[in-house]
Amino acid sequence: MVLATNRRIGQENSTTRGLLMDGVERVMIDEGYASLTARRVAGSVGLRHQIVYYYFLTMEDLIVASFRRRAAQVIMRVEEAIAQPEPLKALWAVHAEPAHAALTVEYLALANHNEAIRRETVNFGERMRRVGLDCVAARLGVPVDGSGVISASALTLALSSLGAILGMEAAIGINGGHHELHALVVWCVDRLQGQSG
Amino acid sequence: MVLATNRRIGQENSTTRGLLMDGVERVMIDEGYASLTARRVAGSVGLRHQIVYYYFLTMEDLIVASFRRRAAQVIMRVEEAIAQPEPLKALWAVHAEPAHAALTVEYLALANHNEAIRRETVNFGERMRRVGLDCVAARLGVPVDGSGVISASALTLALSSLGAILGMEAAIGINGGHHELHALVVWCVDRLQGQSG
DNA sequence: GTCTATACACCGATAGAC
DNA sequence: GTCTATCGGTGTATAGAC
Repeated sequence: MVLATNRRIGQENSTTRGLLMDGVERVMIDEGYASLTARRVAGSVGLRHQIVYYYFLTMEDLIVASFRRRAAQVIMRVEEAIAQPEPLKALWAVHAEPAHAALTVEYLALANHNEAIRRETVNFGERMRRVGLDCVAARLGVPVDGSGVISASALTLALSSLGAILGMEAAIGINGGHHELHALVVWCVDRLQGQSG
Repeated sequence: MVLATNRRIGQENSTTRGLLMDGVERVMIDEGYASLTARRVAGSVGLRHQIVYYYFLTMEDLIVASFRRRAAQVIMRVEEAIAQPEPLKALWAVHAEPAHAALTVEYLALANHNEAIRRETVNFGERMRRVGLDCVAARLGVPVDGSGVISASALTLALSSLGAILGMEAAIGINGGHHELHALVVWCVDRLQGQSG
C-alpha cells in the first residue's frame, strides 16, 4: 500500500474527525471489525467515504486514533472507579459491562493481526495494570512486588480478567455460572479487606 | 443473500472438505476472521476459490463447519486433560495455550455479530462447562448446585476464564502479572485439594 | 470541508467445460 | 472433483470540482 500523499489533511480538533471515530465504535459494536470500511464508517454518521481520507491518511490511521481515544477514556473511568468506597468491585464492574467487553474482544482480535493495534494494546494494558495496581496495593496492604502469594498484581489481573470474561460471555448470551462466580469473587474481596473492597 | 441452488455438493467425508476447514483455521490465526474469504481459504491449501462452493452452500457454512469440528476437538482434549492426576491445572492449561486462545478470540468476536456462530458458541460453552463441572465436583467434594460460596461452577468458570485471558494476552505479548497470577491460582488449587488438583 | 467521478483489486456466487 | 469464465457489488485510495 504505497501512498502518493500530497493530500490535504483536516484539523485534529475537528468535529467531523470525532464523528468518524464515533462511527468506528458504532460499526465495530454492531457489525465487527471486519466491517470497518471507509464507506460503512462514514455512512454511519451520514457522510461519504471519501471524507475519511481528508482526515486520515489511511483507514488504519482512523482505527488507531479511535483506539487511543477509547484507551484514554477507559483509563479515566478506571481512575474514577477506584476512587470509590469499594474500588475492587468497581474495577471489576468497569470491565464487566457487555458493550465495553464486546469492543474489547474486537480490538483484541484486531491486535492479533495488526501490528499498530497490537503495540497500542500492549501499551494500554501496561498503563491499566499500573493504575489498578497502585489502588489494590494501597487499599489491601498486600505486597506490590509479588513477594507474597497474594500479590497486588495477581489480584488486579484476576479481577479485571474475570470481569472482562463475564462481560464477553454476557454479550453473546452465555450466563451459566456467572452468578456463582460473582458471589465467589465478592466473598473473596470482602474477606480480603472487610467492607472497603 | 438469495441462493439459487441447484448446485452439486461434495461428500461430507471428503479429504478436500477437511483441507478447507484446515484452511479456515490457518487464515483465522494468521490474518483474522476478516480475511476468511473463499479465495484466501482455498488458496491457503493450494486450490481455487470456486471449490468452496462445491463443498459448501456459502462461506458461512464453511466457517460454521470449521467451528463445530474444532469444538468437538476441544471437548475431547478437555476430557483427556481432566482424566489426569491434576485435572484443575490441566483444565487451566488447555485454555491458556496462546494459539488456542487466539482462535478463541476470533470466534468470540465473530459470535458477537454472526447469529450462527453465536448459537454454536453458546452451545459449545454449555457443553464445556458441563464437562468441567463434573470433574471439579467429583474431585473437590464441593457442591455442584451452588449452595455454598465455593461452588463447582464458580471454580470451573474461574479457572477456564483466567487461563483463557492469560493465553489471549500472551498471544499479543502482554505478560505483566501473569507469573504472579499463575502462582496464586496454583496456590488456591493446591489448598483446595491437597496434591490432586 | 464535503462532494462527484474514477482507478483498479477483491469479494461471493453461479454456469458450465473438462 | 476441480477448473475457467463471468456477474454485480464493494473495497482503498486519489484527483479535482464546488
